[in-house]
Amino acid sequence: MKPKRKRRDGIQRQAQIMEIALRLFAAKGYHSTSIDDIISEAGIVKGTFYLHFASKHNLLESIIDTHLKTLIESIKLLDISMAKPISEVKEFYIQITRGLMQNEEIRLFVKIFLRDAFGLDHKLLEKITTFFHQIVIIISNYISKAQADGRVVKHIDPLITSYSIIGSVKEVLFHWAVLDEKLDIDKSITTLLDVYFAGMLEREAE
Amino acid sequence: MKPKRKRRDGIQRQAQIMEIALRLFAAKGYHSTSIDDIISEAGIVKGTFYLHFASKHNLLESIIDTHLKTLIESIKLLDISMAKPISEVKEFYIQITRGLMQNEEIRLFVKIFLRDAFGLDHKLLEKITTFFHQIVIIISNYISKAQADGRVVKHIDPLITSYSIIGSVKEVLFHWAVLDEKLDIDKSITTLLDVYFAGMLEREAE
Amino acid sequence: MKPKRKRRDGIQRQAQIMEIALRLFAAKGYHSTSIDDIISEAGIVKGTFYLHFASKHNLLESIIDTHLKTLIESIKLLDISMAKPISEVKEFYIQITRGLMQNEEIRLFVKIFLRDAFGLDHKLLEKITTFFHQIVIIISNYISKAQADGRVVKHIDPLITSYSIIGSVKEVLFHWAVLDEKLDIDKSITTLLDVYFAGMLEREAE
Amino acid sequence: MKPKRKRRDGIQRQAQIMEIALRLFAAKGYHSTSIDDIISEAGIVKGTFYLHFASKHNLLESIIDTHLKTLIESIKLLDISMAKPISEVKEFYIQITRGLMQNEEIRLFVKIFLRDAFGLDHKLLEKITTFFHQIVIIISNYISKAQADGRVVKHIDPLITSYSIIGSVKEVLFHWAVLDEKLDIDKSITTLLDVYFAGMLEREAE
DNA sequence: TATGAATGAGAATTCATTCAT
DNA sequence: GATGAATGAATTCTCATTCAT
Repeated sequence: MKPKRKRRDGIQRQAQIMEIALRLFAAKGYHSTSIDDIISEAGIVKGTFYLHFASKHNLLESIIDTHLKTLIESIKLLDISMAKPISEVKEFYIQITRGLMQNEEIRLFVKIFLRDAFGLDHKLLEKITTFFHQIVIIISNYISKAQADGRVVKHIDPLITSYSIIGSVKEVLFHWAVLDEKLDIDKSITTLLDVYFAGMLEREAE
Repeated sequence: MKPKRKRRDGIQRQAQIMEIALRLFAAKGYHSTSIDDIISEAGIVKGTFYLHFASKHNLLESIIDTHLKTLIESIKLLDISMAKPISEVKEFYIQITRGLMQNEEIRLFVKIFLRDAFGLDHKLLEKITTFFHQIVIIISNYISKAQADGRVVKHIDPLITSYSIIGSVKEVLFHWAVLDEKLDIDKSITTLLDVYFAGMLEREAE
Repeated sequence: MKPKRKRRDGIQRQAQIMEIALRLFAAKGYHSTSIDDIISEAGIVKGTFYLHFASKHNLLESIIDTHLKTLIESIKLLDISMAKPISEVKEFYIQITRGLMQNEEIRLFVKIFLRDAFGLDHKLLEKITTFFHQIVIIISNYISKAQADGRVVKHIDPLITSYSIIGSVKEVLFHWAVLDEKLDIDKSITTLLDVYFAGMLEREAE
Repeated sequence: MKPKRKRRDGIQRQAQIMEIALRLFAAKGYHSTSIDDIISEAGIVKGTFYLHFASKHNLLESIIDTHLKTLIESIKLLDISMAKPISEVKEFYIQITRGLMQNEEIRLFVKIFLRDAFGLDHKLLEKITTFFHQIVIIISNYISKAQADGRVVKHIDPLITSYSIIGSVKEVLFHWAVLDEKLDIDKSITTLLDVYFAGMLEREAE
């Protein structure tokens, strides 16, 4: 008796494979996850995999493209928020962060991409670098504008400051997504905003 | 005529292999660098490699151990500096950073370790995590103490702030070591210190 | 023009590889037979081999499992025969021995396992030891029972006698399977049975 | 400071290496023991090893030659004993067996040679086969002579009977040397002699 | 769409042996 | 006699990809 062929809609199967691969890449890393791992989890065979994806690399690319889109949507919100007063901004960040972090797939994706991104080829590295660069530009522009408006001190370099902010966020995400530590979102965002906006030093008595 | 055997002192050869591997790992990543790549660069054969290192992984470990030692020395200086006034600290950081960054091997090592570290096994990941954790603890303790002394505002969380600082530094290093961007050390350090100590916001007129 | 892919049913190929390996292991020993030897004989490439067997060791295990099963079937017959009168037993042994010995694969298998068995790992050694132990137990029980019935002299140790019998059989098999000497089955079995049952000594005149 | 060279008399060193190799071969098998294992145990380096033995194989050969000589001496005693009455023979066997078995090196050698002998090359296999063949011939001749004298029944085949005896002895030795089981020498020899001489069957009442 | 046997180019590792010092 | 760095062929195993059915 031949094994039954489980026919599925192409898109459905593709989504299924991507979801499984996302989990496996996050758990073991891209290099340590083999096609065999993926197909055996998916209950399909080699041939079927290559029916849907041209290569393992192409699968990763698809995953990155898909989830990067979600994140890029979030950045747009970020951009809009920049005009608002600080107290509102804080609340706003907490809301969207909470939204993203409830999404398990996002966590897995962040994990892959903080973990494996840089062992990968130039093309993918560029996609990710570009994504972060967009954020850096948004932040940097905001800082420059705020400097012009006199709301932000003029002697700090907007670009370096932006990198610094991105780095801080990545690090906190890293502890959450990769090292699986608990993350107190409210406290984390509050602390980062407080430090960046007001600094650590006690104001001297006037 | 066969090429002669090039005899060397064992330690010398070991150092040579490590140096070549450091360069290759930094350039192509650990996984994408084969033993063949290393030995052909070193002008030796497989057997010679395994005479000096038990495995590819052991080679990486040796590299990490060696360079981590240098970095750990730098942390100790960091710890000492914590007691000094800010203006001196700034100058001090600029000095040791400049020292480290003139060392090409350090740059390559930082590259490997910001790039590949997390695709690696538990043992190595732990070594690196431990290293960063030491720094986090130093900074965190410093912040706590400064809060007790009334020099630093009490409402920020020392640990999250420390992660933030580490993240900022990593990110700047990442642009320097991995993305090969130029790094203006003075400006970078000054900016980071200014932002962290005084914040971005313009003090309202008193 | 590349040679075509010779597609086969998985089970067929597996059987083919096992049969070739059996021959090669018997001829050169397990350690001296390389995967390359096997695949070049089979007309396949490395990958194909590992498609069917997880490792060289796993291949050996499969071979041992398969043939041990045949031998274990024979033991069961042995057990049944124990109740019969000696003259019938003799005829019976000759029949099943003749059956086994006409099977070339059995000869090769016996060769491997008298030759290589003890250079192997614990797991396999145990399988084989267990097999022989089963026989020893059957024989030993038989002797004990016969002693109780007064058919066998009481002063001989059943276990040592069983080992002795097994050893005799192994030695004869060794000359047949490993040293490729001709074996006169009738004469061998008759001699062994006569010696063990009646001993070598001439009965003194009564 | 150079490591000191431990000079030794050539013969002494050779004996030391052989003794260590004997132990290692017995413990792990010939194939699984590397030159490195041997030299690190002996506290010498590669070059020194090859100063004393032309190859790993040659080392094994030397070991076999040396110990086979001891065993061959024992066979000669065996030959002489054949003329004596059975009761004396039994005592005699027990004495020489006890002597051999108190010698740890003999046990290790027996282990190697029951375990590895047949995975080896033709030349060594032949040496060992020849050794056993000598014993077989001695026994076989003795049986023939005893048959002519009317002391042994005429219908058993002397050669097959000799193989049977050798096999029994090997098997008992195997349990002692390879499987490390305790061996009750008196009981073993007594049982074997009783079985072979008088058989297992109870004499029917006359 | 689906199957799964077959491919083949590596990859890491082992180890007996050689030889310059 | 002694050292130990160097050799290099051999060996096992991996895995992304292809293709006949």
